[in-house]
Amino acid sequence: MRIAAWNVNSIRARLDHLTDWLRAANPDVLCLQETKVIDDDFPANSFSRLGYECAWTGEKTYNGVAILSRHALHDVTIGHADARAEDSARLIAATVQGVRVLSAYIPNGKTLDSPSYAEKLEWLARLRKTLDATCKPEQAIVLGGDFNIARDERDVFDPEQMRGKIHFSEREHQALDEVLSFGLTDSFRAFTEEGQLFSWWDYRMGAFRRNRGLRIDYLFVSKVVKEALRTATIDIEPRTWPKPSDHAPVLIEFDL
DNA sequence: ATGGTAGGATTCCTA
Repeated sequence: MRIAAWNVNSIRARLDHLTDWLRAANPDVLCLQETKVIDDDFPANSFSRLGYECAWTGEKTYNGVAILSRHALHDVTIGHADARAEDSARLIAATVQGVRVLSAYIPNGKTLDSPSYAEKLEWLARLRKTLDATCKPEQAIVLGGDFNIARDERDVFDPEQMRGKIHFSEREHQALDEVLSFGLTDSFRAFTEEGQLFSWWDYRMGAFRRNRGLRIDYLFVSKVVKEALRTATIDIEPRTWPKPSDHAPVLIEFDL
């Protein structure tokens, strides 16, 4: 099975990139973030033509997540286990061929003194609670998406500049570690210790050309998936296309 | 230290 995650920064602006990439990479499952459309405007037909079934949740202008799958989607759930009316569209889960797949878009956080930062930490705490309430560490789980956190110094272009800043602060690291201590590991780090391999580059200042990026998009996997992993990669090619998303898709292959 | 770019809504917000 091949599972990918991609923050597309508007599914309407990126529809051609998405269909081109699906044809080329041919994943079984794709977790999308930042679709930026209300549910009525989600272009499900564009994906069903390519053989993908979809589950999605969106809102006007911001956020929005989805799961695309070549196989049947079962037990679709939207949001956290302790859902609130004011929650934005940042989490969707479904079971595909026995694998519990979650597509997550973690709040950006803005700055450490922003209310958004506290919301980011709380959102991650609720994600851990959702895992506790809906999953077991022994089962096959893939938690994919844009976490807006670079995990260590290998995952940022300039550790000294970034340390203590948003995306690379101690409390963010602790909150993400608490999620992973459920029983998930970073699939990418099962294959390489190399640094300066990124999944996001700012649109500004020629950041992609200069490889000034962050690795903030992940596919976290439970033990049974980790033991079955064959590859874990970041496909930077779509970031070189005209009018790209600022994120590149991440992809794993495993034998389950 | 600042500001640069992109998407989507609407002269601003989020990233």
